[in-house]
Amino acid sequence: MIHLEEVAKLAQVSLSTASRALSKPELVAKETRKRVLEAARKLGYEPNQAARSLRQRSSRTLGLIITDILNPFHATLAKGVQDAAEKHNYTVFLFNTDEEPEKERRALNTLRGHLPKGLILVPTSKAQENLQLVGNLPILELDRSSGTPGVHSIMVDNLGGSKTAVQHLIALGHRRIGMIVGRMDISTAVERFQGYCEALKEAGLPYQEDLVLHGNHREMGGRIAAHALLSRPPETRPTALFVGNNEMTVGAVLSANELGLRIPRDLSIVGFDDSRWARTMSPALTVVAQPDYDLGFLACETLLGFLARGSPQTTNLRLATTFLVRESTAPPGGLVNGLVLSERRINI
Amino acid sequence: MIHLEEVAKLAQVSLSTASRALSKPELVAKETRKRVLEAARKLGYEPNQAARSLRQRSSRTLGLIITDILNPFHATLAKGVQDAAEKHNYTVFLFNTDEEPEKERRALNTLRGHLPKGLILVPTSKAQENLQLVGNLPILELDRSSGTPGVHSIMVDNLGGSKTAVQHLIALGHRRIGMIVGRMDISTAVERFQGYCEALKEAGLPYQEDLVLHGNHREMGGRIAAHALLSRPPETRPTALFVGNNEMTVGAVLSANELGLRIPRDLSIVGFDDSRWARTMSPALTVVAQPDYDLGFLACETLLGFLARGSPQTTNLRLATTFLVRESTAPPGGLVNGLVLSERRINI
DNA sequence: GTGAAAGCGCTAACAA
DNA sequence: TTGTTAGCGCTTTCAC
Repeated sequence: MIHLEEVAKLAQVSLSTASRALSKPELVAKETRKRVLEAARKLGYEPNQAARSLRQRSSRTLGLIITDILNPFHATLAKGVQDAAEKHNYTVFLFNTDEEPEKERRALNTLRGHLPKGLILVPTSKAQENLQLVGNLPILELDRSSGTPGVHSIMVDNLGGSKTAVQHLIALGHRRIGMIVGRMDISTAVERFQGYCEALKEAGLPYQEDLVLHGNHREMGGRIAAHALLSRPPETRPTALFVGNNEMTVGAVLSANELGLRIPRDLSIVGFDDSRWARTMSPALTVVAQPDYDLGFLACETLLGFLARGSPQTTNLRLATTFLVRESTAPPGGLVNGLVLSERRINI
Repeated sequence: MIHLEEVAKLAQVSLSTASRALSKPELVAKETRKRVLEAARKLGYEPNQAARSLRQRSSRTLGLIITDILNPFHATLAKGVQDAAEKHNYTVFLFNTDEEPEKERRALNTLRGHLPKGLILVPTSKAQENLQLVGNLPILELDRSSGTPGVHSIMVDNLGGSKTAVQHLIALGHRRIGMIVGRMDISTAVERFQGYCEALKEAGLPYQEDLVLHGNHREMGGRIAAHALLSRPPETRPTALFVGNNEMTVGAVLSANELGLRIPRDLSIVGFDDSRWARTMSPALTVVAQPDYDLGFLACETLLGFLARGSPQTTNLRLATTFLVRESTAPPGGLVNGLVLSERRINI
């Protein structure tokens, strides 16, 4: 490893001038700066971040904690965050909690030893408690909120997105609309459920408790919930299903197939989150799409903005969702203008 | 932040004893150690990693560089690596190169400032050159090899996996088997191509250059290549396609659909890499599956093993692939026992 | 605009 | 087994 001292020597300046030339260029004469930069380049100098962090009591790193790296939505969030961080010369520590508060706690502890400048996280259900660990680190919550006071957040309009989805189903003529909700200790699930309720209420439809089941945000959870809902007799079985996230939607579709229900003739489905899977499955899924990459990118830009300007007030942003009508929704019984839809033969 | 000094004070020992109690417990009397641990716990002490890294000239971190975090195969590799690292109390710096050598170079430079103990990477085409930057850091290449001497590697048996896939197609009766290969400056593409060639040769089938097209490992690349291959007249169009990775396979299937080719009646397809998409699409894809999570987990375990034991020789591991026959392959023309396959009506 | 010197929090000789 | 001390490589006062 090349040290700054060697760079200084080569540039014929003192150690402190060399340091300044690299970190505070405006404090150094143009000519000197040029010599130092040239020397650093020639030697392939890369600053020792440990030394720098120790001295500054902070490092040019950000923590990023997501709950499921295998979920494409979260992977995309991560990419957005990382791209923005790289743009500003920040390095990201990525942790994955698998939705387990204990892993979140460990991640936070590890993180604080690394003196990050800030933290972006998709909080687990115990985040409010866990976040005590990191003191007054600037924090931005992504995708959902833990309710911790003083943290910034950037989320989508879950309520509006859900409402639109359910209104679409109602407009198609559905009256028994089931929902597979996530865990109610997670804000997105609560908000999406609210959207469902509001849409029903505004349309004058009764809320039927037995049409709402909960899943754990994973494929299997959606599958189990959908199976329970869809294996009822046709008279009480929902004719449409609104599913609270991408993974559970996969499970719901698989379950419908197992039961021999044709989509959308026997069952309409709307999912939350778009994905390649949703786009290319047959029939293509009608979904509430989230601006996943932008959400991550903007989260990072926002947090870095706060770090730079040090604004004291906390910000809570909401991005809009986009409702994409594709092929998985139709009137109940597949009726279009009074005709039964022909069976779909689209491959894939 | 609580410092070690405060822990030492509370435990009534010197700073160095406190340090030893935490990092080298065997060098401290049982009773003393207990007191220190208790004090640390009580104060919520977390070591300052910057100070520790500076002093030890190395940090308990690993670098992980993958080429496409949005590709589920790579996301799974990353999860495997991270889980193993966490098990050993290591923290991972994750970088994403998007297959761009320049991003890889930047990642390596950033990384070396952080004094990692080791590096796991999926190399880009210019990795051999870029890896000069990090001196004699222990390195393990994952999934593919850059040919850099002295680095460990863990890959799958690409040649064997491909050969099995193509032999399967030949056994079904296919004679015009196309392949969509990746970039030939990446080792997996070369090896998978070799498997294809060997299978043809051993079956006494001629190698037809015009049946082999290249893609860039992304969906669009596969789509373009497949379109070129499949829009030929039926007499020269391949009756089966072997595609070199998961993303390109998606493109190939989409392209076949666009052209109105039914799978497997008009076209058999085998992909490399399994995925949920491959499992749930209709018809379900026949694939060469890789042990993705294990590959990542084992990569990390292997590298950490080397760090601990300091063995000098370089290791090159190969894991086996699994060939999964599903519904996307059939005899040419969809003949089974001399009968035309009935059209598939499976939804999804 | 530049240099000398102190010190960030920890670990690892060296002594006792 | 424990304490004392030096110093990792950098940034940042404070002088000049």
